[in-house]
Amino acid sequence: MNGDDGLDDLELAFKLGLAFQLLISEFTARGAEAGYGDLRPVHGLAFQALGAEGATSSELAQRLGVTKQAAGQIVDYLERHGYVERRPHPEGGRRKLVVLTSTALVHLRVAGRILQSLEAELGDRIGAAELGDLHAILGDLIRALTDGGPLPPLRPVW
Amino acid sequence: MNGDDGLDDLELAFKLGLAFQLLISEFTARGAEAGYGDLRPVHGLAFQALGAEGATSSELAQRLGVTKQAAGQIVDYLERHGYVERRPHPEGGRRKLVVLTSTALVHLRVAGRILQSLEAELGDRIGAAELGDLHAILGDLIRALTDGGPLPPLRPVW
DNA sequence: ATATGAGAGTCAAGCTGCTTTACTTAATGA
DNA sequence: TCATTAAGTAAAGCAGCTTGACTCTCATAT
Repeated sequence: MNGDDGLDDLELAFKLGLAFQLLISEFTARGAEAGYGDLRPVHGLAFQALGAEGATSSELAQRLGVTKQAAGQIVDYLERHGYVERRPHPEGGRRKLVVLTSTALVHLRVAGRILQSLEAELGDRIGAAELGDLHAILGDLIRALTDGGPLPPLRPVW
Repeated sequence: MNGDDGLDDLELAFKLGLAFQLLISEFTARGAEAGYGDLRPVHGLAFQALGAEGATSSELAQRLGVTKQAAGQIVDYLERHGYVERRPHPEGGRRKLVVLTSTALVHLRVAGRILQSLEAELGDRIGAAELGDLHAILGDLIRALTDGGPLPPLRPVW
């Protein structure tokens, strides 16, 4: 499959950005349809960053690549909407452990299913082999651009 | 080329976003080194949107997917920094034609060269064939996600 | 001729999500 | 015991955008 629409002449960076934007838009739209209109993409990243064991706001900040104040504001928002709880940290100190509520855990499963079906639909349209190639090549690209070092946080602005 | 670093297990959307972010970061960094530290990626998009003939702020707004006020602010900034000029529009009215200065035209060439050499370096590292495949598959992906319709503007937030 | 409305531009205020600055509190350890 | 370090929070500020309101210019209809 290819096109005579001049789309193939675009810059690589432009294509990457456009593909990402289109995919994330569709994901967000389907999430909203599923009842998660109060969650932005960054909240899903926060859920991933908190994990099953939870984490402190400062740890969250590091993983998201923002200040601890910004992370605190994100946690405030998620707490108000019932997705996380602040608990006293088992290791004491001023620390608080931010943990996902069952609501957030359900969301993680639903979001996973949405991504899965989105990818399946794309596979039907562009071919499963091409989709597999895309995964592999993107992996190579990321490795090339990070020199094998750690992955930077994915940030919602550029 | 592939890795045992678990990178291949990431979500497609995450990989796309990360690849885009890494590429655009490197592009911006090299642009800054070349003396364009006052330009953000959106300014390059504006240059493209204005084109050789120029355009009105309202047309620019449509092409960038922002309000005409936001486009006006972008034009203000670019004008202050010498990249565009507001001229009376040949078709009269209240319209003003925003045109690129020679400074902006030089930047377009420099930016093009940076993207070109970046892509060449990536081709050396991941293989020219893979890079070609990436282009083709991204094109297919974008076509699938837009149903062949027009491309939406690439926006700097998600 | 005159009125009406559409389109372009701009000023001003407001909003969102982030940063910077500054402070308090709790644990560590010299 | 006191200095240091780290977590959390509060407040102010900032960047980039939107919304709202307005003016100016031209086209069109009456």
